[in-house]
Amino acid sequence: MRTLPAPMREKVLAAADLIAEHGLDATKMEDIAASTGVPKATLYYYFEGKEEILTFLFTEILDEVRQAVAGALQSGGTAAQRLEATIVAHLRVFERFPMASRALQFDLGRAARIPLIAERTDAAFVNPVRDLLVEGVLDGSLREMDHPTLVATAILGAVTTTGINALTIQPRRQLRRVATELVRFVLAGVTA
Amino acid sequence: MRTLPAPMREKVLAAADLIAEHGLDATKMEDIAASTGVPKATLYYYFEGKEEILTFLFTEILDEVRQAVAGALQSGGTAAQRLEATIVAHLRVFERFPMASRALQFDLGRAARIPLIAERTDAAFVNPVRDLLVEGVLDGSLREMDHPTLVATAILGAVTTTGINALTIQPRRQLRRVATELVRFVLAGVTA
Amino acid sequence: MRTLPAPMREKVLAAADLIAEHGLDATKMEDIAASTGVPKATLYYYFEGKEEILTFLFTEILDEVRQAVAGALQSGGTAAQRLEATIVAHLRVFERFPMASRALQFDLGRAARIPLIAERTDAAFVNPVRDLLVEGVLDGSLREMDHPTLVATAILGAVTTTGINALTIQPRRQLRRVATELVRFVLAGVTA
Amino acid sequence: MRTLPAPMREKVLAAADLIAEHGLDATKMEDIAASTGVPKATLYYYFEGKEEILTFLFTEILDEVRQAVAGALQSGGTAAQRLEATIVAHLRVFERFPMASRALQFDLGRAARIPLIAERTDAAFVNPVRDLLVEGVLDGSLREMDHPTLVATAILGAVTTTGINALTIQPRRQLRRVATELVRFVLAGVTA
DNA sequence: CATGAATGAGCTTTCATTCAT
DNA sequence: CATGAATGAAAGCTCATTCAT
Repeated sequence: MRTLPAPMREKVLAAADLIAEHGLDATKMEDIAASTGVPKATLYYYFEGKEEILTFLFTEILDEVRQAVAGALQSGGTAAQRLEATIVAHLRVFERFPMASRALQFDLGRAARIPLIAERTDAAFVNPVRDLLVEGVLDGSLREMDHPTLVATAILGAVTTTGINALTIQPRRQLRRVATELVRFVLAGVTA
Repeated sequence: MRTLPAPMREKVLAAADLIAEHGLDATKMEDIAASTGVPKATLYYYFEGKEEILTFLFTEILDEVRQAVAGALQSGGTAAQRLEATIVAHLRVFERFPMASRALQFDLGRAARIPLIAERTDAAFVNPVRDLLVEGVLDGSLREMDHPTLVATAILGAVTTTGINALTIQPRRQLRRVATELVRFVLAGVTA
Repeated sequence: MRTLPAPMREKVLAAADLIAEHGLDATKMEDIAASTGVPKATLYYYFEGKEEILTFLFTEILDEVRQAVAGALQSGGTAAQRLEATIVAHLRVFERFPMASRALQFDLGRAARIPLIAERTDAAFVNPVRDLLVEGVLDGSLREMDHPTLVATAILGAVTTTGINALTIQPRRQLRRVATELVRFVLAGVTA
Repeated sequence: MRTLPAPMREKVLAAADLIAEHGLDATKMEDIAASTGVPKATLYYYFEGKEEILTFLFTEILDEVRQAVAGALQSGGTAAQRLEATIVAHLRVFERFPMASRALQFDLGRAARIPLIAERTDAAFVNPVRDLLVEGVLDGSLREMDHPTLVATAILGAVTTTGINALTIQPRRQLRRVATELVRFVLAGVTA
């Protein structure tokens, strides 16, 4: 993959809409070319192939998530407070890149089979959150857990599923309410 | 879709492995035919097309989930106890049909665009769990929630993501441990 | 081809409509089965294959033409008068079996490649008319011709093309007017 | 349909032979590709589908007819003389493009269902000849007719049927004789 | 006699990809 | 650098036909 000129980068990012709507396999290079205005052959000049476009898109999103999460982790307060900030930050990425997020979620199977993507998912969310959970035990703000990685995965599942659902169905303004309810669920569960 | 004779049903269900491994789009009808021993034309005699095979597979899984969840809901005890049973029951479906469950999760985007599947997901898990959450408030075993549907969705996300992860990576025996940790997370969250 | 029971014969003749509308190749056995109510396998019990159905249909029509023409030829009068009767009789077959006639005309290429059909076309119209033209020279009612077969073919072309056109586009009542104009053309040409 | 480069145009026109021999439906894209040397995918790059190739072929022929007829109409003399020239010109097109003409005649049904073809047939032959017939009444060279369009259609039928017959069966040199006999038939009919 | 079930053998069409310019 | 033109390599789907009952 060659370095993309900025305008090209923007145009290709816009292809996320197409992919989110139809899935990668149902999205033809022809469609991407038509929708971005970038000729097919030019896309091939910059990308190795269709899959690399998907990888590019997903890498971008995961990098956003990574940065957002990293930022939240550096905010002050207890681990619990930072976990809350992390979840909110994650949801904000969904808010900023709704279609690309949706594409990532919907082409999950494909994504999971691309090693680079799997690694980055862990690096962006699972590992930092797992570390945070462990920290929280130490600072006393979180309870002990036998399998913190598993819990971090569960949190990832809860956040993404709910986030995508909210994005797809609900108007954006509601993201706040979603965040509040979700954070409460993650922190306190559902028991009275 | 024509009514499937029992042996055919079995053979087609076995195709889930293929799909789980490669994703529906990368799985050719040729492959399904070869792997099941059912001639391509015969598959087309029973199914309208490739997508209908996916729908059939997913419908079967979701029906298992529905039954499992329905059974758990009828077990005795408080809402909290039944929620626990529900989660365990859901994970057991993953244990019994690992590949089909994985296929469903991995072809999520495809599935989400098939209305029948979306409906059945809600009917099988989200709605019953939402109702259970509401009941739990009444019987005092669960806390109040502003958006029980959202929480039910979050639980679904946590269970499936964790379940698939456990299935894909871990040996089965561990499902018990996964269940225990997951139930604790859902019921009590992560706060100390 | 087995002998058809009368009700079957009727049903299959009705398939002419389908074939006239879409052409034989675009008409599937499935369609014929659906439209006639005769199961596909039963059609195969009576006919050797799809082409034989076409042959049956066309043979029936050509037999009607043959009979009609033969009848007209036996009517009294000069050769010119009998030629007129022949043309009118031919047009009446179009009137009685519009769709089958149209099917025959439209699947002309196919028909011409089936030897049986080619023979019968000649036997039904071209040869009798050629003979009539020769007779006409003898009885003085018709002019001499160098190539009576060629002229008979030209008459066939004029009658069928005009007849099909009239059938397809115009209401039936007009067939009289068509006949009058056509007979005048054939007998007297267009010169003043 | 994309604009065809000249060499491509030639190659595709040569496909008429194949189609004339077997009919469009029996002619596989594979065959056309093999016979023209143009890869299947390239054919699809230029044409929308198989039918569009047929349309292209027929349109070309009809355009030849149109030009030939138009030229004949502009020749000097009475309407009767120009009608004669028209028929001869029409037959010459058969002589120059025997296979394509035959294909058109044999896939008549297909052609008749393509509106573009129907229109062009009228534009190329029926309408000009009808106008000529009307003119002929005025200049006194032709008799009055109640339905000149019908007579023009009859002439078209006589010419094409006879022309195709002559092409298919007879050696070419004979076209002159065919023309002479046919012109006499159209102008003077068969009455003594 | 009739027919529901099953399938072999293709065919059209699609599309990612290439490459000369 | 960018791209219009061209194509190799499938793949989904169709349908005439068969045959056990």
